[in-house]
Amino acid sequence: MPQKRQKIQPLPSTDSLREPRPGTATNAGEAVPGATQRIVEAITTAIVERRLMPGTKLAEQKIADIFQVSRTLVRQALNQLSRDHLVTLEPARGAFVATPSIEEARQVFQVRLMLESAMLRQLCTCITEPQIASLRAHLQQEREAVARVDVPGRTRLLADFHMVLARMLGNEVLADLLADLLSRSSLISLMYQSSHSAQHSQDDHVRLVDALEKRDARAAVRLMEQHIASVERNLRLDPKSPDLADVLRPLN
Amino acid sequence: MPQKRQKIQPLPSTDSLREPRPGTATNAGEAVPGATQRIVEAITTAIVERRLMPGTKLAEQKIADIFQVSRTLVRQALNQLSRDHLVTLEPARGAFVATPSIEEARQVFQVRLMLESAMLRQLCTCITEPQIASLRAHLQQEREAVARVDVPGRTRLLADFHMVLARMLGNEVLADLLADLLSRSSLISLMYQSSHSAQHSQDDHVRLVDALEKRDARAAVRLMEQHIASVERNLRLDPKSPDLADVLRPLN
DNA sequence: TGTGAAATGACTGTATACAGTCTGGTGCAC
DNA sequence: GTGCACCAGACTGTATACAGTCATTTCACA
Repeated sequence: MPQKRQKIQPLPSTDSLREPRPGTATNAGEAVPGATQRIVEAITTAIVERRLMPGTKLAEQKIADIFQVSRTLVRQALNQLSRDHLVTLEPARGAFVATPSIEEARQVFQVRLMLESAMLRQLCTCITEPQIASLRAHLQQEREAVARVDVPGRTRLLADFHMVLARMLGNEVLADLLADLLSRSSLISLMYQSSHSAQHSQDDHVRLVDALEKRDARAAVRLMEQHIASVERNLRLDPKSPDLADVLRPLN
Repeated sequence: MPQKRQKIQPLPSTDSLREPRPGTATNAGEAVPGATQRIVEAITTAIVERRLMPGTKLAEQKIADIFQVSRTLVRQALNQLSRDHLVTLEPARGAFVATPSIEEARQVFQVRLMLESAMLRQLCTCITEPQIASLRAHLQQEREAVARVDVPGRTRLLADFHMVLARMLGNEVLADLLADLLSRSSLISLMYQSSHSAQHSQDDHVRLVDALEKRDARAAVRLMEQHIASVERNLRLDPKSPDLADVLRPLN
């Protein structure tokens, strides 16, 4: 095995990228993800957990050194990430963590509202008791994460709530689309320093499940509208961060 | 310029891929698309215009020879196309034109219905007179294409109608999502030999614009539901083609 | 003659090499 | 002292080389 294990020096800005378990041999528990997919997931979680700030440059060779692979696989990963709208590729300049504009943010939330409203209307007609029970279980997990101030955990769980709803329709296409929109929403929230409290979101989710249990489509849709509108409204309150981020971008 | 112009022999199954204008030097009219994007567009149109049938193998080297580039760019293009769900990548086997299942088709149409219904409701509240006029102009183009039995043209125009609606909301995110769903719909329609007549679709579009002009959201949504349901219904009538395509796949 | 296993050919997966482009710095001219 | 041009370094874009895998064919043996 001729893997030359060259030392990994502390990188200035992208050192938050690191293999989850570089020691355990070929994590046998899961299906082998392939090197490219591993890089995609590492960068995705790094962005969503705000260890990589918007505008950060993602140099191919540095990432290749970190993951001990060639630039080829890194390029594939960055291409995938650009399709997910998490990084932007500037020709002959490189890859950067995406800095979604306020306009783009507005559009993402508008589409989410369209999709999730329709989703709820449909769910009200076909949701089963066991499904509601599993939603309640998810709400309990959210509550615990909020209580113990587990920021990455609660962020993931609050987004997963929407994914759980989507998957209940058994529509994989819908789930994929929503997953894309949700990761973009995460990036937007962290970029604009959302003042929307996790507790508030959690309360919204509880009320939403209540409406679903009563099969009250009108109420459910109205709650979702208020939920998303509230998240969106709390973004615009501080339009200083985006400019600040833009100004800081060339520094990295 | 050491470009060795090796002869392009008639390929057995992928000869429908050919550069649009290999003679004209660097089409100066448009912005340079980049080699990868050119390949993506060529394959996309070849699939949508049903010159490449579902299940066809897309060998990297053959495509590279056709476009006079290296496999690197072809691989990038195939990766993009797989993200568009137009080709499927089987590990260590190669790329094939996608063969969407009936279940996937059902899901695509369901999501389209969700998105386009919400779209219409919104449009009824904000559409302007000039926009309705441009819709009428588009309908006229459709009518002419149907009349002259211009199959590729009418297919494109009938799909573009939905894109025109999406773009009228000024929401680029929505437009991108719908573009993906529409190209998948095209693939589905040709794969299952849709018996849905172009004339029927065209009539539906006319009625839809009428409802939009009257700002009648209920009618518009109902028409869209009927339109998509009718397209979907006509697919299931002949569930023999998919099996046939599956059987033929190993032959190519 | 039919079945199975090994070999061969073609193709994909990954790494590396080379060319082109952008960025940052230095020095000269004004 | 300021501004512009030129140069060096680093990085991205593309091509090519090599290794690994899959499919097919052929040959041996029952």
